Amino acid sequence: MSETANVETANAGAANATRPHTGRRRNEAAHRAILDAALRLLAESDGTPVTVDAIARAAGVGKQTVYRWWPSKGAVLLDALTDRADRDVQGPDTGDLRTDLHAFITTTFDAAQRDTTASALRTVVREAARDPHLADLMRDFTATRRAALRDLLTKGRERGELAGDADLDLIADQVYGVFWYRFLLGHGALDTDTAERLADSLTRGNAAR
Amino acid sequence: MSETANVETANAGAANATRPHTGRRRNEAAHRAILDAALRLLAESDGTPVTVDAIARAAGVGKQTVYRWWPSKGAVLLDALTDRADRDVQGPDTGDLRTDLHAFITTTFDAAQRDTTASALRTVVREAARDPHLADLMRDFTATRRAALRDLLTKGRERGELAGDADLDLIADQVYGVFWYRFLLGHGALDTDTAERLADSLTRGNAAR
DNA sequence: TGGTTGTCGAGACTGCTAGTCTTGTCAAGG
DNA sequence: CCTTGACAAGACTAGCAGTCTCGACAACCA
Repeated sequence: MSETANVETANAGAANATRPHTGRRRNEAAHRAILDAALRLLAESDGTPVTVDAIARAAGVGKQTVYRWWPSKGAVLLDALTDRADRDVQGPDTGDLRTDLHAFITTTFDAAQRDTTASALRTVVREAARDPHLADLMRDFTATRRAALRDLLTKGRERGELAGDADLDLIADQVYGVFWYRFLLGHGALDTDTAERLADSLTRGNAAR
Repeated sequence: MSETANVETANAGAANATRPHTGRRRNEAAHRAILDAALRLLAESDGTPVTVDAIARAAGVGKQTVYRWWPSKGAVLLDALTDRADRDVQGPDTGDLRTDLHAFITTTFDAAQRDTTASALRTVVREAARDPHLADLMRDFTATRRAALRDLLTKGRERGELAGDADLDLIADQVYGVFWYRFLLGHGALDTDTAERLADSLTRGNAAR
C-alpha cells in the first residue's frame, strides 16, 4: 500500500479516472489537521518525544487515519516540517564567492532557528536516530540544500576564486558539519558573525595559490 | 542511590574502610562480564538498539545486577565504549600547526573507525538522542578531546601561525563538525587525505594576514 | 555457630509507545 | 438501497526501560 506516497492525487478525482471510484473520499481537512497538530506539538515539545496518540488526539482524529495517510510516525513529522519549510533553496549569486557563501550560511542558520522550526527540527533528528525510514527522508531533504551549496562552490571555482583542486565536498561538509554540530549541541552561536567568519575562513583556506 | 556512580571504589576494600563493611561484596567478574557483553553487542549491532535484557543475558547476569552498577542503559553503553577508548588524548606538538593538526585529525578519524568502535559509537549516539543523561555523559567525553584540540590551536596562535583574532572555537567546530557529520551520515571518507586537506584549509584560512 | 547484611541470577511486573485490528457510523456513488 | 471505503474511538499486540520480589549465597561479626 504505497498510495500514501503521492498525497497530491487525493485532492481531486483526476487520478481515479482509471477506475470508477467508490466509497467515501478521503477527508483533506483531516490531513491538514494532522499536519497542523504535528507541527504544533513538535514546536511545543520540550524534548519529550511526540507520540502518534497525542497527534491524533490534538487533531481530533482517529489514529488509524494518521496511518492511512502516512506509513510511519517519522513520515508525519518530516512532512509536517517540510510542509512549512520553503522549498526555494536557490543560493544567491552575486559573482563573489565570499559574499554568496556568507549569505547562504546566514540563510541556513536563520531558517533553522525560526521559533517553531528549531524545536521541531531537533525532535525530528532525535526520531531519525531510531527510525531508519525517517533517516532516509531526512537525507533526501538535506540533499536538496546541499546541492545548492555545491552549485555555489562550483561557480566560485569556475571563476577562479577557489583552487582548481579544492575539495568542494569537504568545504560543504565543513559548513553543514558546523551547522549541525552547533545546532544539536547548542554550545556555540549560529549568528551572522559566525557565518561571516566561516565564509571567510573557507574562502581564504581554499583559494587558488 | 547514587553509589553506582563511582564504580572505581568497588575494586578493593579501600573505600570501605570508613564503614565496617557488611554483606556480600560486589562481584567484579559480573561487572566485567557486563561491560564485555555490552561492547560485543554494540559491535555486532546492525542498527537495532541494544537492549538491557540482551546485555544481561549475554553476560549471564540478572538485569538488576546491571542496574546495581549503572544508573541507566546509556551509562552502561558509554562505559563499555570509553573503557576501551584510550584516555591519552595528548595532542602532538611538533611546533608546526599544520603538522600537529593533521596528526590530531588523523588520530581522531582512525580511533573512531576501529572495527568494534565505529558501530558501538554510532549506537551510543543513537541512544544519546533519546536519553538526556547519556547525552550529558557524551558531552563530558567529547569535551576532553575537544580541549586537547583547543590547546593545539592556542599554541599555534601563540607562535603566530594563526591570526590573533582567529576564532579557535569555530575552527575546532569545523574539525569535529566534519568528523561527526561524515561519521554519522557515512557519505564521505574519513581518511588521512581528508585530514590533510582539512588541516591545510584551516591553517591557511585562519593564518595571520 | 548463627545472625545480619547485601549481592547474586532469575524472572515477574509496570508503564509507555508504535503500529494493527475491530467496530459501528457515515458519505459517495452505482 | 446497496456496496465501498473513509472516519473516530479505542481495544489489542509487541517490544523495551526500569523496578520489584524471591530464594540462594557469601562475607563478616559476635
